[in-house]
Amino acid sequence: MRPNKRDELVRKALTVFYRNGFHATGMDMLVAETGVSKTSMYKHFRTKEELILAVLRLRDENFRHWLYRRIEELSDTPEGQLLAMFDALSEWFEKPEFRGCMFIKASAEFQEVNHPIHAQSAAHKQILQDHFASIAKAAGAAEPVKLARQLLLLKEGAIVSAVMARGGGLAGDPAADAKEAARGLLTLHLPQG
Amino acid sequence: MRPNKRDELVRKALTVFYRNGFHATGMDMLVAETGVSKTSMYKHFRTKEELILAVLRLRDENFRHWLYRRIEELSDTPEGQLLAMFDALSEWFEKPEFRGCMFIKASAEFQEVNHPIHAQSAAHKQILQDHFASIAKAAGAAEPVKLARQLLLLKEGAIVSAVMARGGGLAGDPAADAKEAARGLLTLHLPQG
DNA sequence: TGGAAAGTTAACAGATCGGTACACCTAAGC
DNA sequence: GCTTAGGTGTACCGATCTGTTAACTTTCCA
Repeated sequence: MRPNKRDELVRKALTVFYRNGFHATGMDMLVAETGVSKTSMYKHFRTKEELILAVLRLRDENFRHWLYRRIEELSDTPEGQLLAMFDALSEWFEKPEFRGCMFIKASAEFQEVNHPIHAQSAAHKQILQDHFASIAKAAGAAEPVKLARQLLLLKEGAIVSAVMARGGGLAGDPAADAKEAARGLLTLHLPQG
Repeated sequence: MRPNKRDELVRKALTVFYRNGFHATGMDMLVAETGVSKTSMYKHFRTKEELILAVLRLRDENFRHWLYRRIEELSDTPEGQLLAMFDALSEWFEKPEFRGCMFIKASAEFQEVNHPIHAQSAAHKQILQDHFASIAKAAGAAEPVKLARQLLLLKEGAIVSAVMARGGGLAGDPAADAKEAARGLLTLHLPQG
């Protein structure tokens, strides 16, 4: 039961769950895709739920670190970084494997408020919101937390709209629209206008 | 096979799917909740997918007509109606049975772009966007379609955030935050400032 | 070299999945 | 009154669901 074996299982399970959904993905499919035996799988994870929670923890790390790094690469001012988030999102939306936000989907499939999967999804959003708030504060926003919440609304809306627009079912460029809206909000929130 | 019997089945199935999710709800559960026999259920709907599509059609009608009526009740100016949308959303979020947007959840559970359920969910959003655009045009917006898309982003973001915030997992009042952001966007888009 | 730890295959459990076969019942038309 | 068509309940289909049991092989380290 090497720990890196477990990590590898989590990594592969992530791609299958992301592509296929949680309820629609059976343990048999995961076993087939990872090449591991069913018994070994259940040695590493006592239940499917435990596996999903491990997948979400990994996704939280991966996604946040990718986003944080990317917006720092794209701009070195706090204000610019808040806008660069939408450029990073745009890059994500254009990847062929893009299938929306894993946490939105997880909270949609596990709706009970007290369910660990639902709670963990909400925690991810809260961490992002806090991060945006700290950047907004550095940018000199009068109400950094409020600005962060509004930017998070635009981000979530852009992700959902990008999913709908993926096959041409919804018109518009969600990332670009969100960025323009964010620019408007920034001019209203930042002292230098 | 009376037609109103079918409507009643769709109505009841809607509440069960909305509360429980699509994959997680089996036909056996629907049969038990509606009181009808399984054979009758399959006389009315050839497959589960056909039932889900009928449910989404009903949801589209119900939701859009509720939202359109409510924002007209709350304001009689186009600009006021665009803002009133977020008051209507706030009322929705506070209902105990609120479980997020059925179309976001449907598109999350049926991700293939060409899947009828996914396509129908995207179509719902497109219809809403067109409606907002016509109101934005009546309000005198310079770019009504762009404003409509941005307001839709805020609406979708608010819904997703409201789901996450339901159990206290995410701080903030998504409807109020979205309304304030929308007010900001309106001042930037409308000629009278 | 011995032995525990970890991994393997394979079969299986009990429940539930979407969907169907078939006998039964009831109500309308002759 | 009899037939017939349509709705109904029951019981079932094969497949799949999450999870387990038991016996066997590999690996690694003392």
